[in-house]
Amino acid sequence: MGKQVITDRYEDWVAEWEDGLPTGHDLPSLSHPLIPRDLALAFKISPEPPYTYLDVNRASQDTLSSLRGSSYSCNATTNGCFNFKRFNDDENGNHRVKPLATWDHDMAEPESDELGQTDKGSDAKKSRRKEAAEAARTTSTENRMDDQSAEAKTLKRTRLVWTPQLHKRFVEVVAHLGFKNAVPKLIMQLMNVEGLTRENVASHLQKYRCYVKRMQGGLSNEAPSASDKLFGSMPVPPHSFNESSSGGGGSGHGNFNGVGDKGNHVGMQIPMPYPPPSRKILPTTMMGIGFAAHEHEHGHGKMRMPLESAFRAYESHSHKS
DNA sequence: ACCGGAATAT
DNA sequence: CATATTCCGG
Repeated sequence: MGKQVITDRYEDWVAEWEDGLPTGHDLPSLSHPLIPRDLALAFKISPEPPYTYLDVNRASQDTLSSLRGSSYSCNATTNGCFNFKRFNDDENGNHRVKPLATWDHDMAEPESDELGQTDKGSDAKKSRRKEAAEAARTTSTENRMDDQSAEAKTLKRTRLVWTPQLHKRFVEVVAHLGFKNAVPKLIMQLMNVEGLTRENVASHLQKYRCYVKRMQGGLSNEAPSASDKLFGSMPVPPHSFNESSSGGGGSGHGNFNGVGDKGNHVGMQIPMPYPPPSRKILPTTMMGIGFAAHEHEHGHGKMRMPLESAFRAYESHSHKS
């Protein structure tokens, strides 16, 4: 019974994630060649080999880097804070004092849910996703890889805020690796979030472990601490104690889920995919986005496709003393 | 070099 | 005060 509930919730969450996220149709697929074979042959262009997950992954990162580099620092007062989307500053027009608002904003669910969420059921879809502006073109070419990489390392990132989405990713990855194997570095790598440092993850992991411990500790209290808001809203990974990353040392796995599962034919396998970012990040929107396959079930096929998301945060504020 | 946990900062 | 960052020992 308990399981059912959990599963149910998962469904809910999945639905929620999908809500507002771009569908497969909205995003260009990276998996197929841009140039039709015929055309390519006609021009004697050697067809590119099929992309692998790693390739796509890499491309994704590159793209992010590019975006980051080409985005002109919006002459922020002190530094360049990316305003991914022209947020509604409407009213004032004054200084937008939204310091660490980076990733959070757009992804963070506004209101409504919270963790308690007693009422479910009716409600409505709050699909209010605004597509950002289209801009960002690789216009200028002042993309100095060196510069950005250097910046990336040197820049002082602002306090990272663990938005629900980010946390979700985190939990997914941790669950995927298995609690025991989940170490900061790996998590960081698998999350594949630009700008996320090992320290960030380590810190969060620390908290997360505490939380889990608390829960399993034997308190019948499910969500005692209101403090663990973030954590509380998320089910602790079902059983995250197994699953070893195939082989363990490599960073190139081919399969993540699906094959290794043993008799898991119950309703649905725990949806926790995510390792292989297969889609490219959005072209125009600079903010991180999650991607979820929107499949309209037809008979069978409950594959949960890749869920990719890229978040970033960081903003620079120089001043170190 | 990295992880885990406490201390410190925001 | 909660949460993220930094420091430090293993």
